Amino acid sequence: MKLIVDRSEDVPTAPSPYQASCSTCRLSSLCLPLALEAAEVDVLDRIVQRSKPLQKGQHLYRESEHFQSVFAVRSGTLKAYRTTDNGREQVTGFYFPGEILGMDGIGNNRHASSAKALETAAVCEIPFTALETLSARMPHLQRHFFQLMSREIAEDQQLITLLSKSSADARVAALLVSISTRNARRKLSAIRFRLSMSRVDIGNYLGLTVETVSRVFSRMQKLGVLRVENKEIEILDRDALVEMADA
Amino acid sequence: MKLIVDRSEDVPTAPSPYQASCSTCRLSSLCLPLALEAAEVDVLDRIVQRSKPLQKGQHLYRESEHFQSVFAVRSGTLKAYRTTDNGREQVTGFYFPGEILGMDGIGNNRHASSAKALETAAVCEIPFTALETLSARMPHLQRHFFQLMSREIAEDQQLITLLSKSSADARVAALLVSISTRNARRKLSAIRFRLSMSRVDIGNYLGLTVETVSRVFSRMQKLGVLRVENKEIEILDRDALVEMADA
DNA sequence: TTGCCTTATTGACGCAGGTCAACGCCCGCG
DNA sequence: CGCGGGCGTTGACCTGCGTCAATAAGGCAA
Repeated sequence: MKLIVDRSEDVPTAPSPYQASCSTCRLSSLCLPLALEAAEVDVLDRIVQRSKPLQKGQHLYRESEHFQSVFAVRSGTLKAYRTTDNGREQVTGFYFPGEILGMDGIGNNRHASSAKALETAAVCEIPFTALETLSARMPHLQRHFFQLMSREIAEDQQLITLLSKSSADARVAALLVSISTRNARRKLSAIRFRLSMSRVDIGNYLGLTVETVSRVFSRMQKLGVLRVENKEIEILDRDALVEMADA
Repeated sequence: MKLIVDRSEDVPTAPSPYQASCSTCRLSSLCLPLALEAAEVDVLDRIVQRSKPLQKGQHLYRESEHFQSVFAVRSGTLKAYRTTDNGREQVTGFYFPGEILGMDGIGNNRHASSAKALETAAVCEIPFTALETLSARMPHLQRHFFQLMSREIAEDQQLITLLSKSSADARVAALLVSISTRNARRKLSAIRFRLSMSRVDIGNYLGLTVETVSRVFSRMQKLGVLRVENKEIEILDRDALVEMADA
């Protein structure tokens, strides 16, 4: 959870104590800099703002606020959620380091969802108008950002498919596989990890009640597919889990 | 359903018999040209390809095919769907005139879903690399396309919210309200329209069975909210419908 | 450490919507 | 114009998950 603060002494223009650079960030291979030339990364670097970490429970932005920036997660986890007309909360996504959030706000210049830190989290802020200007000059960046948005669409469709028909078991299995895969991309363990979100959040995201989520975990543990100890998860049989995910 | 074939005689370069132009298209206020200057529309016009209409049941593109273009609906309706690992079909969206589809293919250079005509339909093909090039030169276009993608994300999140918790009644009501609203944007009746999709498609999209969809229609009819006659729908009490949509 | 409050687990029960089955009605085709 | 097959409707029954309730287990403050 520690913030990387390797403020290079040879970058005297560093404006904030949280300064680091995209080029030294270990997430650059997942994040916006992906597919950019070194020189281009430096240009991008100049518009990215790094600020002090968010504490658990703190909001990054709130639904219907004026949209100004998208954000890249540096450390920690955030959840995005929207509030329905009748006051219910719906979690629409979890965001891990290297992932971009806030793109749903571009369409109407206001955020379509709220984002809250599930644990201490650090983010990079990317002012959108600057990103637009830069994109027009850097074809790689424009293309990459189009791709990021497109993937968000494709992932949402995946979730739609999951919510539309799958059983409770399949939903939970799919989430665990997703987290496992995303962990692997960040060179973290794909089989042992800590769930940063509560059972309530998991249930809400998957369209299930807490009780059902809890029962599914217990059942999977009994079947020898998982080992569950509070928020610690160990995947004992990944194949079985993948199997369950599309049942 | 008739294709607009007003091939202007003063545009001798028109390459296809289905040629029309964005500037004369009555959908230009909803579609890509929105927010472009007249001169810019002409440039866009030059990359847009119009081809012969699709027959009912015909595919515009198929999942995992190489991605090359996005498409704008000129007339008719299309559905987008994906096939799950276990062979189930999931409808992810319906597309009406003026709406753009295919954006989920940008992320990985292959279509993430298939698109099929629900009735005779005409589309404009917009080659994506050309759109990218143009976007870099035309800030309005770049911004507008970012916005279109963002809105698709926000709409998918809306659907996620719907599928996650809402009752069968709420789901059907929400779809009807959505179609009604989209009709209004196209200056068509918001209270009387013909459903171009089957009950199976509706059910699939909403995560319900055909039987349930049918029962909901009957129930709403009995309540005096709707008049249903096969595929013809008349909304008798829009407020009640909106009310039901977020219950 | 103790105590309190939030989060998670487990059990008993009910219901919305799925499943299965029968039937009627469009609509396209010969 | 009449026939056939798909689409839609309706009913009876069943089940997976929600609801309600009680208890346990963390975790943070003092």
